[in-house]
Amino acid sequence: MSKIPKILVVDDDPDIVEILSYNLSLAGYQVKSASNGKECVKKAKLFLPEIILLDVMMPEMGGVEACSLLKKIPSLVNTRVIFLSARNEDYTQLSAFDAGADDYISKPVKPKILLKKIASIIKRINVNNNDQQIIILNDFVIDRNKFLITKDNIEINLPKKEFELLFLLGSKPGSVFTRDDIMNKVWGSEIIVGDRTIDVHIRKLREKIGDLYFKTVKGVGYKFVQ
Amino acid sequence: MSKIPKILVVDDDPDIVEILSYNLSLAGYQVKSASNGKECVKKAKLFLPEIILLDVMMPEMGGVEACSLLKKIPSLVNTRVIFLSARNEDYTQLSAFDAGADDYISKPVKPKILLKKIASIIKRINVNNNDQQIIILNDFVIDRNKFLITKDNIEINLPKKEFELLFLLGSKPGSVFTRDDIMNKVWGSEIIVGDRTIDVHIRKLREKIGDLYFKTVKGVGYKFVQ
DNA sequence: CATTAATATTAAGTTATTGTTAATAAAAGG
DNA sequence: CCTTTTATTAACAATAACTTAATATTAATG
Repeated sequence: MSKIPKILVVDDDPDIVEILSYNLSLAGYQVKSASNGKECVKKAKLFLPEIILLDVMMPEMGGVEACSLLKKIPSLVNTRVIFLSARNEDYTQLSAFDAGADDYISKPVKPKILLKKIASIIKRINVNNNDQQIIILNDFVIDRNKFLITKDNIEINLPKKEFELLFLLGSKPGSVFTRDDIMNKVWGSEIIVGDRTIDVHIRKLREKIGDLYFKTVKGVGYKFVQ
Repeated sequence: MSKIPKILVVDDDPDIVEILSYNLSLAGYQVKSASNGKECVKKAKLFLPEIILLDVMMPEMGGVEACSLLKKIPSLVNTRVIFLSARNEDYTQLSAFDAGADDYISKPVKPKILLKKIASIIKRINVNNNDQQIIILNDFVIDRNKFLITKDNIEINLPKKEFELLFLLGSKPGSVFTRDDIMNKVWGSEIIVGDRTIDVHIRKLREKIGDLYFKTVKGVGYKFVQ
């Protein structure tokens, strides 16, 4: 799945930082803040946020200049810079966009609408990298792209067949898969192997992942339970 | 490199369609138009625009409903829907975002600013689609322009194929690339080389960069891990 | 509770896949 | 045109993954 999105709030007015941070945190984002352009650039490099909310007028270094710098940092290519400003003259907006801004929103900002907008941006970011085949369960992540499973945040490597078997069973936790099912989906219909092969693979999974997760339904098949 | 961006302008006011289309065409975009939600959905399916500029209030079918439909069309996942509306009540904006809007801009729209904004969106689309020219990881920089990789600030020169292979694997650290994947992307689908060619290149990368970075997933492929 | 069928467990055997090396071919650079 | 570098191949080694077979255990049934 996708991790918690990070947002960097940049404004020299502590009240604005406060209220934005509060709302964003409440909405489930990971938030950090900065009070001027210099600090913003410095923190952005380390924090690598998905979104930077940037004021225009700030001491030390303004938003536009900061944005220009941000856009030159390769590790921030995927970071969206959104200006939040009370300065609504056209030329300010235009220069913000020229500095590489992704958006420009006029203050006063209505938190509800800002949150919607941010959600929409995050959604768009996720849509763009959702070519992943991942099963997410309580304690498990079964990631087909990485061919890796994670149990309680501990990575476990599995050989191909074991992985495929787990991936199959994990695709419908609680449901029984018959031996025929398993045979067809993991081994394929052409390949014929002995009866005990599945057992052995189940055994290995039980060894590596835990006995209790794999329930035998005698005469029927196996299921993955949490 | 990237083709001419397509924009679908949707408004029931012919004057607005006219002025927007004029400005957008002048700016070099390929423009089509529709005058209501129904027409919009129909044309969007065929035109597959990068951006849809969508009015809210229209006869037959309004923008919000149209947006909901658009967002259900798989071939339009990469299409940004931007509302342009004179209705600036919060609830209209919110329902637009709920319908999947990517942005909401209040009328009257200043063409200059709209154009900047669109340019910024297109740029963002290109950044995402464009195979990135530079990959930055914790200890690595893989720079396609310079054909150079940097590990812990030490430059390492790689021959073409090795570089391409590293660049591919490095583009999604942790993800497995199958041999077919690698073959197609590094060698191309026409070229046929022997079975051991990939292995040998992996071996050379392991020699030059470090064994641990290249993980074999037997029966599947290789992945780059940090 | 004895019987039976199904599943579990091992360890050993088998196969498939990848790793390594060195020789050769092809390309690139001067 | 020669030299150097890079790419590919082939032969073989190494290894990991998979399967099997033999035996033990378990669960269901009458």
